[in-house]
Amino acid sequence: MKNRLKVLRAERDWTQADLAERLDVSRQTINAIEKGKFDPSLPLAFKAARLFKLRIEEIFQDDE
Amino acid sequence: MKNRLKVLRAERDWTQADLAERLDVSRQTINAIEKGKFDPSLPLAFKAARLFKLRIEEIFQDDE
DNA sequence: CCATAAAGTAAAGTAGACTTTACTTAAAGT
DNA sequence: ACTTTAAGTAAAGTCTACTTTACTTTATGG
Repeated sequence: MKNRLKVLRAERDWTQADLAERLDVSRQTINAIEKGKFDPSLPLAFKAARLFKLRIEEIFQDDE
Repeated sequence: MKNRLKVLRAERDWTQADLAERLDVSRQTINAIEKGKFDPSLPLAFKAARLFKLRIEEIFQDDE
């Protein structure tokens, strides 16, 4: 699973900690997701989509 | 988290077991998701979206 | 150089997604 | 009534998402 979080953060000049706070998760969780260590839960994916006003598919891409 | 799996199944005349097989999960998992016992993982949501040729948001709705 | 902020990483723990086995209930046909 | 199929449910186990704490690495600016 790929994702565009790093770019979306960069566009807004947000740190991982900033994004973590807005999504109400730990900074390590953002880091792990950005690094592809694990996939976010569906509720977290929805939260990110709401935050960025994008569709889930525009943030996360299933690579298969 | 609500979802339209039951309706999408009905439109295709699929049982929970049919859908489970197509999504490569157990029948109990489909049952639990339909009944709202837990949310699917993001990869499973993507799989369902691919199967039904719909967007994730058209199948699963975050209720908040 | 040195300080500071951001990112990376790791271990240990908790919660939730999912499995298998197995039993129960509901609906439908014969 | 009896059988069969689908749906519902529950317990115990595994795996993964996520937390907290804490330490290391990588910029960047002074």
